[in-house]
Amino acid sequence: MGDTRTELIAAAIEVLRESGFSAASARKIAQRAGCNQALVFYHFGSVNDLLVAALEDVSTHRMQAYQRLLDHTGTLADLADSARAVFQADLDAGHVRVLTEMISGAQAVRGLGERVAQVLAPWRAFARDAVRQALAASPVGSLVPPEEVAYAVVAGLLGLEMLVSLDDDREPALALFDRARLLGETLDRLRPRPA
Amino acid sequence: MGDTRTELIAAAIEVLRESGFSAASARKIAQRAGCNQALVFYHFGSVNDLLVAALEDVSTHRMQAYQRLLDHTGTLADLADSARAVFQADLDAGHVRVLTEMISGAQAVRGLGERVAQVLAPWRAFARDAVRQALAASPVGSLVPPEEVAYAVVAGLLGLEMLVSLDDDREPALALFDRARLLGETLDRLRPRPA
DNA sequence: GTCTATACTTGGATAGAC
DNA sequence: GTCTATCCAAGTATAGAC
Repeated sequence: MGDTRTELIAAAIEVLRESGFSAASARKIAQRAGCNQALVFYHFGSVNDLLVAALEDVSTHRMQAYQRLLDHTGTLADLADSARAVFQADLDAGHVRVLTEMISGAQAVRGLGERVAQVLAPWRAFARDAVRQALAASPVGSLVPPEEVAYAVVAGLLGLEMLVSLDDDREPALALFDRARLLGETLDRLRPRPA
Repeated sequence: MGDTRTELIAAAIEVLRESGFSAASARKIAQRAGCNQALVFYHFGSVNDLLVAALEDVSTHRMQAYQRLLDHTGTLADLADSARAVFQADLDAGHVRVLTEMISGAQAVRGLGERVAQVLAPWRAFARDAVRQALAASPVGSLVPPEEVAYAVVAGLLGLEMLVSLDDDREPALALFDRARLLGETLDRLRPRPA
């Protein structure tokens, strides 16, 4: 199917998800992609450059998925349901894990942290706008700054991913989404029709 | 001062904090501890065993600090203040970072995840009891299960640590603690004297 | 573009002197 | 307990054939 470049990115995502940053070597990624180790350096220059490219790829595609989610949900309860579904999909595909591995792995390599932060930057704005939109129709919407909530949401997703991967048990995390749905229902009932 | 074993553990904590799991080699840790690389294997058997010992050391000491915190705070507002102070101390000393690095690093090594999970297990119980105690006097205390809140709190701390280390900016995280304090004040005011 | 071969580096781990 | 010396495995990166 895809060319070697594309398959290397896909393989890098898989290795990051399954074995983490410290195991994401050129040899292991190339083996997964079914090609030679030297091609990593031909196409991307270095292993870290490939890993950043993989992160950017995941980030772009997931942002689109989240945007579609936001466009099709009205109530907070709907939003909680959709968020739960997307979170499950991310766990299955390892999208969030790619991010957590890159964040912690970036500590070891000079300059890598800045590049990861650059990938994460658009998510700040996206999450802020999403929270603002979601809380606009809520009675508590004017009480909390969207930036703060967005920061907490991103941090929460990262932390949940870490705990889930450690225990290999996503039930406690999913229970929190169910709890959020109940809370959303309550808030929706307080103002069923936005002005 | 301390014997070599103790200094190796201290050095392992420093390296994990500053450079992450993938850079925590026997050579680098021993150099930091001012001793020979072979002593890592003499005292601990393997590098991973040393890293687990370092994590256990941090876990034990921090649990004591958190317990003292809990014993000396009555209102939710007090609790938020204390939590903020402890979180700052943890950031400075890199205690939470040791945990996040071990969680993500454990993905690469068979069996390591289980050992990290064992260290984290007592924190589950501790956080659950702490949340139960803190919410006992609150009007919303009976509405949310302590286990769920505790899970969210632990995940939130992990996520905040990751974002803070990535951006090297703890202000957004500290702002969340200030927000929690305001919320705590409100809840405290609803029931100033517990029954 | 893709491969083989290789130079170079780093790391885990052990043996054995002291 | 601590050191030196060493073996072996794995990784990054490059040169050069095809």
